[in-house]
Amino acid sequence: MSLPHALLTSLVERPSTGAELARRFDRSISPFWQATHQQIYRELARLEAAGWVRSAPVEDAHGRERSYEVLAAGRRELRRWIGEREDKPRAVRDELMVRLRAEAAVGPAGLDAEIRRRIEREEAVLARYLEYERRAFAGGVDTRERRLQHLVLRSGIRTVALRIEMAREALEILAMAPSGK
Amino acid sequence: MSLPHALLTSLVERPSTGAELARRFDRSISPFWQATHQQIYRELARLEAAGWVRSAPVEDAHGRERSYEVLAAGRRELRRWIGEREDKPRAVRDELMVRLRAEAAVGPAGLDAEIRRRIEREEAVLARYLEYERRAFAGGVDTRERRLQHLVLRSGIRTVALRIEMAREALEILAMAPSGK
DNA sequence: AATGCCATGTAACCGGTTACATGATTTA
DNA sequence: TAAATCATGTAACCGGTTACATGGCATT
Repeated sequence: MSLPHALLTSLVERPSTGAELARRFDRSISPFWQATHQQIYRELARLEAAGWVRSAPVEDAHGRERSYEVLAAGRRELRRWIGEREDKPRAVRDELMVRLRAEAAVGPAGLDAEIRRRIEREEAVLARYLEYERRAFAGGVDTRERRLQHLVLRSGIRTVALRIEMAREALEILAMAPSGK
Repeated sequence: MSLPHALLTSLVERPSTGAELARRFDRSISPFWQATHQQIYRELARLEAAGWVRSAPVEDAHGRERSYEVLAAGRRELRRWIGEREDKPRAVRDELMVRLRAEAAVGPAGLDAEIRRRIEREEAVLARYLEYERRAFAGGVDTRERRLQHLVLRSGIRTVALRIEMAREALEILAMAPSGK
């Protein structure tokens, strides 16, 4: 249940409206957490009900925009959660790997086209992450805070790169004749 | 929605009871898909209702054991699914990364203990995967089928190893003085 | 006979997803 | 002024998780 705390983190970094949060979310934690705008609005309402954030209409606003900021209780909650024991870490899931095993069991079934699409998609993601890295960490990484942020981004980069590498190997194997050695 | 097809794959490899499936699931696809016994029983009932598998009481059974086997329609469905276009691939999620960013935002909050627990857990998983690999692929990997199975396992190994490596780097950074460079 | 284990199952819940609505601003 | 866009929101659904139940077998 990381979404509320991911939102608190984003709001600690800078108070924002829901829509702005959705956009910033995408640029910071997106390699490892995601949320649709519906989730974000629902969760912001809960955070406010819990007394962890408070909202106010944006002054010279265009529409119904509301800006949220973290309260002291929210900061306390965030710090508490960071140190909390995670009993059952979320399991890794990757549908492509399930398909590869299925293909192994029943023989060639046109999986290669899907893998090529995946490689294209993941390469686009990788390029985006590398661009983030270039823009945000070009001048070096000097503080503890920046090192942590950089580590998260580098983890995302390494993870995507690994997925691409494995997909390429899968393509090579799939190209083999079904009963060939 | 990979669970039904992961089950079909397992059942194609060998007809089984629900409980045996749950155990074998754990040994084959566990790096990339998981299911509790409740999910498995629920899904088996659906597969049977769809006409993809059929079940019969186990002959000399101890209790209520039922054995499931894949029907021709189930095989067709599995092959269809393998080649199917995956529109929105499941996003990667990793709560530890969210915590690292939170820690970056609000300062030290005891995250290192949690990371050490994670490293221990992941190393146990890695050891298990390596043992699978030693037992199942020691004699070489000669056929296309075995190469695919091996690739899936190696992907699991590489993924876990990467997670351990990133966790170790995180520990090093967390050990820095909060405002130090 | 009592206890524990195992296979099978039911029920409730929850986070995440998808489809759709509404009122306002901006653009053509 | 009509059309497109944007921020905010409601509602339904679904896969996965958790808690609990039941009845048979094995062990003591």
